[in-house]
Amino acid sequence: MALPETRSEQLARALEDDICAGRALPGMRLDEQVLAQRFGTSRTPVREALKMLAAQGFVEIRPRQGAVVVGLDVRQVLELFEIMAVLEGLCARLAARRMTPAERADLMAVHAECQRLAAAGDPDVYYAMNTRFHEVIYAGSHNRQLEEETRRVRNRLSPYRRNQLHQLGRVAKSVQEHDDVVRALLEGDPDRAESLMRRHIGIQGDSLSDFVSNMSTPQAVSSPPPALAGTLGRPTIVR
Amino acid sequence: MALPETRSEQLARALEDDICAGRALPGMRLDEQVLAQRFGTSRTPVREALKMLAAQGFVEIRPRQGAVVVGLDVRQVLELFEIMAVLEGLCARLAARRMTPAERADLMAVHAECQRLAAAGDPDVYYAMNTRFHEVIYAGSHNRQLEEETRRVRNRLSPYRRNQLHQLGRVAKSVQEHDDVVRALLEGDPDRAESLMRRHIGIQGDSLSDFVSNMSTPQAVSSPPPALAGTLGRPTIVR
DNA sequence: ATTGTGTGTCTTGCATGCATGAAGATGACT
DNA sequence: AGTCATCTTCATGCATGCAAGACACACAAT
Repeated sequence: MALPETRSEQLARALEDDICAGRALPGMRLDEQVLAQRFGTSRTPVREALKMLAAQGFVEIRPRQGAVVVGLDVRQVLELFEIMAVLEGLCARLAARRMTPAERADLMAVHAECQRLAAAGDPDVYYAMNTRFHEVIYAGSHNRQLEEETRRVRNRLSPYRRNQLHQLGRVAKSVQEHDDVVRALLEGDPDRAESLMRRHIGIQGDSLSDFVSNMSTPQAVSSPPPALAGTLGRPTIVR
Repeated sequence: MALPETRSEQLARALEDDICAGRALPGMRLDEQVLAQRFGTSRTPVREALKMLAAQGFVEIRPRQGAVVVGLDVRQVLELFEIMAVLEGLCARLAARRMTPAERADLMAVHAECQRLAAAGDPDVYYAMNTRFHEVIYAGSHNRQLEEETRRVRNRLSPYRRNQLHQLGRVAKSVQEHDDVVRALLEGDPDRAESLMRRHIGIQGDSLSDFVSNMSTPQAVSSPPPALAGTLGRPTIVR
């Protein structure tokens, strides 16, 4: 019984995915007509999708000026990380008390995979498994609203996290921090799980300056890669 | 230079306000045509507004079946309270370190007003000032994203909080907890401010069962007040 | 060279039209 | 009476049409 999905929802998901995956860079113009053609619909569902994304903070619609992928400056990214840290921290806290045995087993399995891939050394492959690791903990919170909320913030940040793991030694550190979190979770220690997770997500001390200096911009400064210019929309200068 | 606001944005704000203020009860049907007439527009901006509200979790759009104000069950409300507690906690933590002298003065002033109104005894009047108290702390976090996010969760919960303060002794307890938070904030103690705020928002122990037993329903069970039935949309049974 | 003005073009915002599918009503049958 | 099937009605989802506002370019003036 495939629940029916309207075009506007499909478009919203597709566009959100483009943004999260970095195919649509911050600052990129999202032209209604172009998108309509690309997806083979009229402008109406495109507009509705853009409105939804705007309501969630993924795009910005300036009246009469069209929609652009939201570009976050350093400050805003750090603000979102502060939020992310407490949300993931809460996930961990709740998960420590609520995960079922099956979920705990799952967590251990995914964690083991993370360790394996970390040793293998490809940051991008690790990135995917890292995401799954966190997802397991979201689910372990047994709090759907929290799960959705956390994922939404995570998605909003994703364009800016892409390269985080490419930093030297970052993967190793990440997996070590996971290990500590897992231990606290399996021991059922909510306080420690929360505080370790907050530290894992939070950007402090050296990590902060590292992150800031590395982040600069996926911000499509003047024009995005030509390959995408035609497919997603017409690029414009970010003001 | 009044920034131009599109009809769909106006409608979205108006509808969100109706929901938060309890004029549109959970489960109430939001008929596009009725709303269009009520606001003197065509269905298009109404639809766009509904999509935005749906993206933020205020309404639910079932394909081909129209939009209804989201009705949260007890479980979902508790889930949101868990989120609310950490978000407000973070606000308090950050505010403890970041509030300017002017903001601190503001906080004290509002708190004093709260104390005065609490003594006066009208829960509804206190409710308004209580909201302002929390808003001051949101702003004090100096984190815009957090401010917005927290406000959004608060708004989603507002239909269910309306009567919380009507509970005997609840106002007095609330203002006392505020007092503790204010002290921690003014002393610049982030840890204490956060944990006190979390406890203030969180529903634990007796408060939990009190809340649950009192909450039961804004859920528009069968039909909302007739006065509103015509103005907001046609009521239907919640399935 | 830079700034201001006018015009043309184009996109957005909203209104309207139409087909699809859902809810409700009617009626037949058990 | 109760249950099921068909039909009617109507709201939604999407396409299209049109006016208003924004951008870009050209040109004039300082």
